[in-house]
Amino acid sequence: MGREIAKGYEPQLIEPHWAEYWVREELFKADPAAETGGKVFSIVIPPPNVTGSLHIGHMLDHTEIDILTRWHRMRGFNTLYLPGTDHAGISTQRVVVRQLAERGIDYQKLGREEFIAQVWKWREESGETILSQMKQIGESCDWSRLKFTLSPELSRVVIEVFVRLYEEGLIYRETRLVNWCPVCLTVLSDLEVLHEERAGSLWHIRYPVVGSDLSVVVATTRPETMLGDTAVAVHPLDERYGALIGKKVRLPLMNREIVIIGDEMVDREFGTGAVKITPAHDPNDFAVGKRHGLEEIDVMTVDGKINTNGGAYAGQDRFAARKQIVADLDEQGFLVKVEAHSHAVGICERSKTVVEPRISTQWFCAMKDLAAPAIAAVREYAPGKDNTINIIPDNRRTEFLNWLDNIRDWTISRQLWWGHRIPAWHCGACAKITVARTVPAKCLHCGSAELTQDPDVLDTWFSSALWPFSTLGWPEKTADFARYYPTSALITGYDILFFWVARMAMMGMHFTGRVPFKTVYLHSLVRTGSGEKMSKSKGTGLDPVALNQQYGTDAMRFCLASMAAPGTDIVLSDDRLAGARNFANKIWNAARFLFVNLDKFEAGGTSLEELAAREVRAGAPYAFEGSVPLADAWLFSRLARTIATVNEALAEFRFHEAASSVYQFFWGDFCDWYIEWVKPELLSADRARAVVSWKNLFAGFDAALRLLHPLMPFLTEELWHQLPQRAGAKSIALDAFPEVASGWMNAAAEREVTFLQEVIGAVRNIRAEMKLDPKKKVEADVSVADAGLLATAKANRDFLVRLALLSELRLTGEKLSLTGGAARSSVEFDVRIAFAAETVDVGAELARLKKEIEGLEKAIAAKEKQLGDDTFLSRAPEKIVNGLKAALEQQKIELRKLLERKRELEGGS
RNA sequence: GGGCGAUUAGCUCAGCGGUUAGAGCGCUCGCCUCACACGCGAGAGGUCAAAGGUUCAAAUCCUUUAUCGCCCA
Repeated sequence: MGREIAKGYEPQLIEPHWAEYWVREELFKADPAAETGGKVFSIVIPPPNVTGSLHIGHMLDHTEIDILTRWHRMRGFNTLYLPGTDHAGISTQRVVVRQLAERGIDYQKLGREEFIAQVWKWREESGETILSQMKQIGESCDWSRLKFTLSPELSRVVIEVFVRLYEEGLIYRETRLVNWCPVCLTVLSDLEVLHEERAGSLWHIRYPVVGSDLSVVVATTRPETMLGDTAVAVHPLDERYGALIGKKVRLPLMNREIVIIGDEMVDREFGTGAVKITPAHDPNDFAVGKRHGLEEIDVMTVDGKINTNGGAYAGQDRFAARKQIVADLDEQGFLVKVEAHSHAVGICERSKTVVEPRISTQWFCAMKDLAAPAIAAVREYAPGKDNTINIIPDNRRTEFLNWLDNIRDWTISRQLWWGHRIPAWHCGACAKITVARTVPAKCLHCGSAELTQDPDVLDTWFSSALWPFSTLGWPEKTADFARYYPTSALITGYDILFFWVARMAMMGMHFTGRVPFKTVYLHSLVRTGSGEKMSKSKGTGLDPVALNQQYGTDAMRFCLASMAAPGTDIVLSDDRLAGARNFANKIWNAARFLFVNLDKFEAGGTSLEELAAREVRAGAPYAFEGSVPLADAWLFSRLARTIATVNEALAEFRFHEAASSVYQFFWGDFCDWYIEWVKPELLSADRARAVVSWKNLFAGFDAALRLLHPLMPFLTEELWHQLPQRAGAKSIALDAFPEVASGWMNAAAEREVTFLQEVIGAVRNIRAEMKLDPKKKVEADVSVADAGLLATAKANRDFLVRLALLSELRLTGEKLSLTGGAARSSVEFDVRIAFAAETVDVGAELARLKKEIEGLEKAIAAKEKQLGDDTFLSRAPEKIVNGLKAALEQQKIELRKLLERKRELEGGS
């Protein structure tokens, strides 16, 4: 009694309850000891920034992960979805530095320890944001296994790995030219430098040759670096300059003599063919300098100002200095000309400032040996082949391999405080380095106790690279590691293929000998309407939490899933979201229909348990008087098809296909046809007939809910609980995913129903075209040539009458005169609705007929041509030829009917 | 400079050798039909960017071009 639910679906009213319930009941806690016949599904989250908040990209990523996780769990896999966060070195440090600065505090003065304490404090305050958001949107994580990259537990793994790599000679410390960010005040790896094409200038500067009145003109895009020039280089075979090699030029502004050298790296075609050499500030020049033993003069401070080596320009910012230097050169007559020149500029990924090449001593990780097994794992992938990695979509595979084939050593140290401090100690006595797992008492080399720990921390991606095994307890031999490693899949955006995926593959292979994941699915990025990557800083980001509030989390999930075709970026729009929200509402209202009518039916003395207990649902489809009603047979056949499609689609990460398939089933088949069809049966006077109908309806609805659950967890959980469940059953998420029962597939039923739908469609079409009063019932004559289909029509007369809104239906196997009314024909049937001649718009009818005839004639001509072609007949597969022949026959029948109809109309007008 | 991807209905996108090319939204017409107007019913709308080629057969494969986007140097 009183089962009626609200008229519209209001997600805000039910989501918080279930979100909280799922966490409280620990429903998704994994048990490595649980036996599931070898079926294991494990996935680790791409750890979001601990101090961040959920953005639309996470929403997509987490939706896909959660769909797969719930789907596997429901199919009886031992399932783990492991959550966690990343300490995000540079960005977190930047945020806290800025916050302190706003309070007038200089973090440098605060000191390392106090600063780190401040960051932890900040983490306490905002570090839970993203986790609580993940709980809010109902991600089916095992929260008892929550991990954090900078926790003591995971830090130990980082140290272990660092020490091992150092001992293996794969980590080393060296002085070289690196990418330096003058704003973040740290070195960056190559990957963290973005390249941007920018309009700049090419300045041509005259360097006078010492002891002659000749001069050499060099061209540069960064004139300020001339302060550190230690040579001018020309190509040794360049006739213009050959004689000058070995001579000296006087460096303008600095008044320093530097040598002219010959080096084959110089491009004779570029600029003037002579280049200034600044070994301390340019990668190519650095190499030239090493070859020629040139002095390296560093003219810049860490924060991008000219230092004391820059003479009069000391203290000026690099860009101010550039202007000043150009002006001075011009004034002193050294500036020959300025050309517009566009060139690639390195930009810091975080601060967006121009990166400076800088000579610096850093820690590096040698990559060649680490890369080899990862390359092999991806290159040798074949379905079912052990210890290989499948990358989807596979065009990313090539990208992955290209990058790894050309990999360069990784700068792993960072001049930050927030991160894993490098476990290396410098000896004050012998200056050598001691690397150790715990704080060493004395120098490994000279025994001195005068040790200071290296001030640098590790690149954040270093710890992320260990994530799939560090989170499972490695290097201990834990039950989790044994059960859940390698993980089943990694789902992440293609933008971190190199940063993260490649490095995990390398570290995983190196330390465990196993791939860290069997499949990598790289999803799309969510873009704005104008095609840009969404970004909070540009104000183009969408806040998923706000959108979830507005449309419902299920709608958001469904929307993202339905747009997530592999390899295509997603452009999210309000329209699209509204569509998904409408779908949720549709499901809600289908349920509402069930419960409203059930109230009425239960009043007759039948209980819900009799109609929809679990055991009852499991027994569908039910027969009435010995046979399953056509509507039910058809529904379960459609359901079976949908289940198969969803399973196949999800197995291949084709989320959009799974989504559209359930959408079509639920809205198109279940609501538009099935519910409409069985409405009268549900309250039929024949109680036994009604009971059968109810049982099948509930069974179909229940299966649909379970089918929908991975996509729309909240709504389905809510409605599932309104059906009778086994005592103690806690969640639809722990129920079984629907499986196709034997006998569900029923091609005959589908063919028959398609026929009935077409008849109804034909009548409805006439009604609409004739602009009939939608409530007015009409008489219809229907002729069906095929005896079987005629029988189907007769058996389902009530259905036809009701959905086509007929006052009378005359069914015949005889040919039908189509005169004196409006008619529609298909291969199987003709339908005629009688009208007074003047009500029929003959002109419109003829126009419609003509158009259809033209299309048909074209199709028939094309087929006849093909079937008349001997080469086609001999080469095309039999199946195609037969299909074509059958289709041709049908189209010929259709055409004949249309032509007859046309003649009649023309004759009658 | 090297590589990759996109170009299909007004919009956003599926389809990626085989019978008259699909969806959602938007649009047009008609309906508040007792689950749903976040709805129901019926429609209109596309020479699948251009040119060439392979094939019995091309939106789908290949080549070139154009436009747009991404990645790497």
